[in-house]
Parts: sequence; C-alpha cells; structure tokens
Amino acid sequence: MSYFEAFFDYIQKISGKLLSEDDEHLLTAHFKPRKLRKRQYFLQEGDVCKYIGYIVKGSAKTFTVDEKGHEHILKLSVENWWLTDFESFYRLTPSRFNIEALEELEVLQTTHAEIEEFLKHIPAFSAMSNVISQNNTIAAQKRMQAINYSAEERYEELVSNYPHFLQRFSQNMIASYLGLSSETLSRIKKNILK
Amino acid sequence: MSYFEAFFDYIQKISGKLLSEDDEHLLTAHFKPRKLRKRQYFLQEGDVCKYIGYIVKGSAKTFTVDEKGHEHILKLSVENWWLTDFESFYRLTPSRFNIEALEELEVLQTTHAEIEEFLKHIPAFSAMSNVISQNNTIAAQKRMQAINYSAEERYEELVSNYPHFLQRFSQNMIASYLGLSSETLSRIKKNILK
DNA sequence: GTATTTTCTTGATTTAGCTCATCACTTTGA
DNA sequence: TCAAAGTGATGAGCTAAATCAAGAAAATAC
Repeated sequence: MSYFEAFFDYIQKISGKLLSEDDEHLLTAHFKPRKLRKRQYFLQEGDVCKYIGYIVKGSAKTFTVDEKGHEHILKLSVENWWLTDFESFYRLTPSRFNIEALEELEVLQTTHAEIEEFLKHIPAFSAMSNVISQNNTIAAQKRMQAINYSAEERYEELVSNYPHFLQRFSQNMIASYLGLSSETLSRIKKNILK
Repeated sequence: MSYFEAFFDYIQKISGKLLSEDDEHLLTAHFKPRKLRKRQYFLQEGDVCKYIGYIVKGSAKTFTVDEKGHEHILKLSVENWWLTDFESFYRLTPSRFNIEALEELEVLQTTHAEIEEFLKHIPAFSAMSNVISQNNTIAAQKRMQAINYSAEERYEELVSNYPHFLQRFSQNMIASYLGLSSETLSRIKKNILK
C-alpha cells in the first residue's frame, strides 16, 4: 500500500466518512512525503514548527533539555500519530521542544495554512480533526492525573495503556517519558516481577 | 447583563464570528441556567456526566479521592470556562471524577446531543469549539511538562499562568491542584518571600 | 458574639526516588 | 573487527517532599 492509501484509510476510519476522489487529489497534492534518518530532527528548539506530519513509518520523541543538560521526553510518537508542537504550529511561536527521529521516519507533512483549507473543504478531514481533538482532550485529562501517581503507578498505567511502547522504546526513553530516573524504573521492573 | 448576553459575547469573542438572531434563539432555547450552592455536586464519581456547563459565575473543583481518602484536584474552574468531564461526556462512560461547587455557582448547561446540533448549525459555535480544542491541546502540552518540575517550580508556574487563582482558592486547594501537600506549599511560600 | 470548623504554619521524622559510581551486556559504526 | 557508544542492573548515600503532630489564626455558623 502506498503512503497515501494508508493515510486515506486512516482518515476514513477515524472520521467515519468517505473521501471523494477530489478530496484525495487535494490531499495528495498538498501533503509532502518526507524521510528522516534516525537522530535527524523534525523540529529544533527555538524554531517555529511550520509543519505537521502524519507518521507513516517509524517513531519520534518530543523532548526538552533542562539547564543541567538532561533530556525530558514529553511524547513518544509512532505510526498513525500526528507529529508537531501544537502550540508553535497553531500560534506560530518559537518552540520550546525538540522532535527527533528514533528510527528511520517517514511522514506526510503539510503546513498550517493548508490544514485550514482541508478543514474547510474536506468534510472527512474536519470530522477527523474533531475526533482527534476529543481524544486529545480525554488523553490530556488522563495524563494530568499522573501528577499524583507514584513511580510504580505511572509505570503500570503505561503498561496498560501503551503496552507496545515497552517493546519499541528503550527503558531510558520510557523512564524519561514517565518522569523517572532510569535506575528507578529498573528497580520498579525488578520489584514487579517478584 | 443577563446570563445569555455574557455567553453570546464570549462565543463571539472566542470564535471571531457573529451569532445571528436565530443562533441566539437556538442557544437560549437549549442552554438551561442552573444554580448550585457551595459544596453541591455538579457531577459525582460513578455517574455519567450528562451535562456540560458554561460557568457564568462562581467556581468549581474537579477531583478524585484515592484509597486513603485523600482528595486530588485535577482542575479548578472559574467564570467563562466549561465544566464537564470530557471523557464521560463524550463517551457516555461513568466518570471517575467529582465536580463540586466551591462558591455559589451559576452555569448554563446542555447535553451532548444538543452540542452536536449547535456544532452543525451554528458556525460561530463550531469555530469556538475548534479554538477551545486548540487551547486545550496547548494547555495539556504545557501542564504535561510539570511532571519534571520541582514543587517550587510548579508553584511559580502557577503564579505566572493563573495569578488570580491565588486570591480565589485556599492554599489547600492550590496545593492539591499542584500535587503537593499543603505543608510543603506553606514552606515554599515562606521560602520565596526571603 | 462566641463556638466550631477550616486554614495555615512550624517542627520532627520518614521515605520515595534521585544522584553518583561501577559493571556487564549489546548494538553500532568506521 | 574491535572500539565506542548505548543499555540495563545494582549498591550506597543523599535529598526533596510526604507524613505526623500540634498550635495559632481566620472564617463560618448558630
């Protein structure tokens, strides 16, 4: 299946609506395939995030670097997710985040202006956007609860929500994503096995 | 100004679009004013959150209670904010949250089915919904970073983002919202004054 | 207007999770 | 191919924040 076929399927599945031939042509004309090698940046801190990418293949991390030079991962993204810093993308402000490919990464990307067009002219696209917004809002509400969770609870939450992350990402990445030191995560796993 | 005038202003301001007379009639017909006294519940854990409310006056807390009986505040809501558990509201699942009035609370409330109608028929409403989704996504992205913040950093973040919260809510509420014990918050404030 | 509940402060103690350090094991790359 | 980098485990010690306890101050209720 080509890049676009999978993308079209995704839109139709999420939105519950069909894409017309015209819709598909419009999307094909304005979403550009882009490949990044492992460790290449999709976005660098300080830049405005001009693009939003639909991940066809591969994975990426969104992270900040603190004064001590430590990395903090905010988001781990895989196939069929959207890749961007929403704040920078919507508001055209310089981003505080970095987005880096963790594996060979293939995305279909476009700009904010074009997204606005799709929303106006493609009903399935706009329905998809609403569904994703809902999902985002719900996910945010959930992750917010993590503030009060212990290290172990955060890990178990991850195991039940995103079990495939464990196969896909190194323990260091997972620890950073959970806001834990990698030593602590190592001990937690040992503890759970007992 | 009546309940509804302020509400209409809000919609027009956020969406950047005008409401027609018909729009206003539709909204007036389907948003019901509701008053809650201090400590009354807008939503109780285990119930499906049937309503979404626009806060005209007053404030509320959204919280969970853990096994030890401790309260954890997830959200503090004031005038011109929307009050609901989005997960329960959108998905019609029993809520894990409680929402309780902290002051005499006046809302304009409606149901999911009616919101769908407004989204379909009132362009300003649907534009507003998109803007709010964007804001939500951005706010969630920001609050997510708090995982790696120290107690003091979380507090300072709050001071700069929501300074009015400090006047409005007790220190206990603020502490719970930040995921800190109230003793810790007390010490932090003392520390900062020096 | 006084009793009662709630809020805030401060001290002493405990603890979860971080930091630092070391070692073994695996993967990557020139 | 073998050096370098990355990954994961484990121990020792440290520290930020929680818990427990008690009293002062403020707000609320009768």
